[in-house]
Amino acid sequence: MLIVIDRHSGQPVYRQLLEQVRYQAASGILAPGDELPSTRALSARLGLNPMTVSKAYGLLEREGVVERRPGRALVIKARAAGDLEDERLEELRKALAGTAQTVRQLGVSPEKALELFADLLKRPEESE
Amino acid sequence: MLIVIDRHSGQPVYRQLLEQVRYQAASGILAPGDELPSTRALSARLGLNPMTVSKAYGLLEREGVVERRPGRALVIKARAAGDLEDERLEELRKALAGTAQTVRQLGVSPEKALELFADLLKRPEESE
DNA sequence: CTTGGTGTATGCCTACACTAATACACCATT
DNA sequence: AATGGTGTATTAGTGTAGGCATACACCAAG
Repeated sequence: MLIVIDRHSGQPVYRQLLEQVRYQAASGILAPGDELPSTRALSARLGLNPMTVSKAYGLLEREGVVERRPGRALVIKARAAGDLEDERLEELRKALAGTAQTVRQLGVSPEKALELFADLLKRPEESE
Repeated sequence: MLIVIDRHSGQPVYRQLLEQVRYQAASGILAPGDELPSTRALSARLGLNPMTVSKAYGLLEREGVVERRPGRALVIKARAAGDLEDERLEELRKALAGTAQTVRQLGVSPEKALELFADLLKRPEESE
């Protein structure tokens, strides 16, 4: 499992970890049933405290991305197709609602905003 | 001028102020030439420190929303149509780029994201 | 030039988020 | 039950952003 932590990105470490695992699970890089490294193993590899990893893992479990098996490593949760779709869309909705408000506050026309958004969605390089 | 500050919203006060003035200027509620209350007057009315108001005013000036007249009150800046458009769009672009990244991380299809976004832009009630 | 207004630079204080150290509870395996 | 693994509750340390008090520089009007 490839995880890259950038301590100077301004983003909290636990969130970087969370997002990378979530993305990899969503995109299929991590398949259902795949095991995640233990908190200690991963924290050692990344030079972090186990608690920081645990925080990310705990949130991933709450999101339903991962399944807890007491005494054993976490695994990517198997799920009926579209099972998580609802939660994903809900999270997406929150993000978009905030952005929509920004659009209004800036006094930008919805059309222009949509156009720009469509544009950005096409260009993956636009990451931070 | 109607400004409402919610200290429990989690949003910084100076930012609430900034956004409300910016929105009112963009939407025409505040017309070019309209004067803003002095930092002391507004801070007294809202129960804030003048510095907090000044912070918002300073940012508004940098954005070009407002014009400074030394010794006198700030005024909403007159401008050629679309004069501020560039900076606005730049700010919008930043917001949208972040959201676009979220879309990718969630593994949601661009089409669905756009659809949802268009939906949210139509409903003003979706504010906080 | 004095007065009463303007905005704000500087520095401090507080609250909060993030990270980490420690210590604990749990489980699988032997 | 002993052991070596798991995750994490609790607590403490650290950095930073937001807000405020103070004090200053400036200007218009008298």
